[in-house]
Amino acid sequence: MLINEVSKKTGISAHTIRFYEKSGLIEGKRNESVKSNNYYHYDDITVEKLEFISDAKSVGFTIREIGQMIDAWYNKKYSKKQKLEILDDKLNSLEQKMKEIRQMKKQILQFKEDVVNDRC
Amino acid sequence: MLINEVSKKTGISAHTIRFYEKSGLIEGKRNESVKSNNYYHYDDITVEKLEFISDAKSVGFTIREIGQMIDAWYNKKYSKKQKLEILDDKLNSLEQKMKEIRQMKKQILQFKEDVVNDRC
DNA sequence: ATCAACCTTAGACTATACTCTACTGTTGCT
DNA sequence: AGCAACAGTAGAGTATAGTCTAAGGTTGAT
Repeated sequence: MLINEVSKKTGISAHTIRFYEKSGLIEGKRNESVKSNNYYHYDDITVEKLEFISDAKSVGFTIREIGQMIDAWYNKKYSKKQKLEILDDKLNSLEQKMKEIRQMKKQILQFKEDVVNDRC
Repeated sequence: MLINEVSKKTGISAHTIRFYEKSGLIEGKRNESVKSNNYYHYDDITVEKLEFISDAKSVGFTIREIGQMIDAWYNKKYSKKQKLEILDDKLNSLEQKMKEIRQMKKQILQFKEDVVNDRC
């Protein structure tokens, strides 16, 4: 797949895909046998990663954190133990986010009550 | 209270408090009777707002969104109906965030399983 | 051969949310 | 009066995450 096809599949612009590539989140391959151009080719795993990136971004993970998770899953550079550590760390931060959201929900519900009862 | 006291109470730097003031989230009052200086004075409500700002930021609300919520609660410029609309809107976005987090949790748990079972 | 529609790179630009610096003035203690 | 510790403003600088432009090369259909 060339970049435009990946872009269409994921809804992420080619610009942004290149930005993610520069950031080390994904990696295209150049076809060595073709010498006339230097187009990058992407596989289905890349599409999968990009979908994960979108989801992870919307829950508030940074590019760096997302990179760690991708490495923990797709990469050989960590030991099993290290991978599990990274993933557990991210799970903990999700738990933390959940707690904060529940708190915030309570707070806003309180605001609402105050509005309804003209206490503000 | 002067700015440093507010900073100590909230753990937010004086710089950042001034930034929030410029952004319209809080508002200090100048003492008209004192002419030798132009120090801002802050009340307990401001401290309350700043604590809310910290919490709201950590669940991912932007300055603009936080400003809306503060206005919906402390300000006279919206009708009751408008206030409730704003607050409901934020509650919905919290629900959305929760859903996304639960999804992400599932995904990471799947990653973990794959790591444990050497599927990656 | 030409032309639209692709591809690449380098680098400039934007928005958000700070964070810091420089400079100046005020307060309160000794 | 001197001085540390505080206050204010303007504006520059930083980090993150894109977003866009310019300039050039390639592909594929006509």
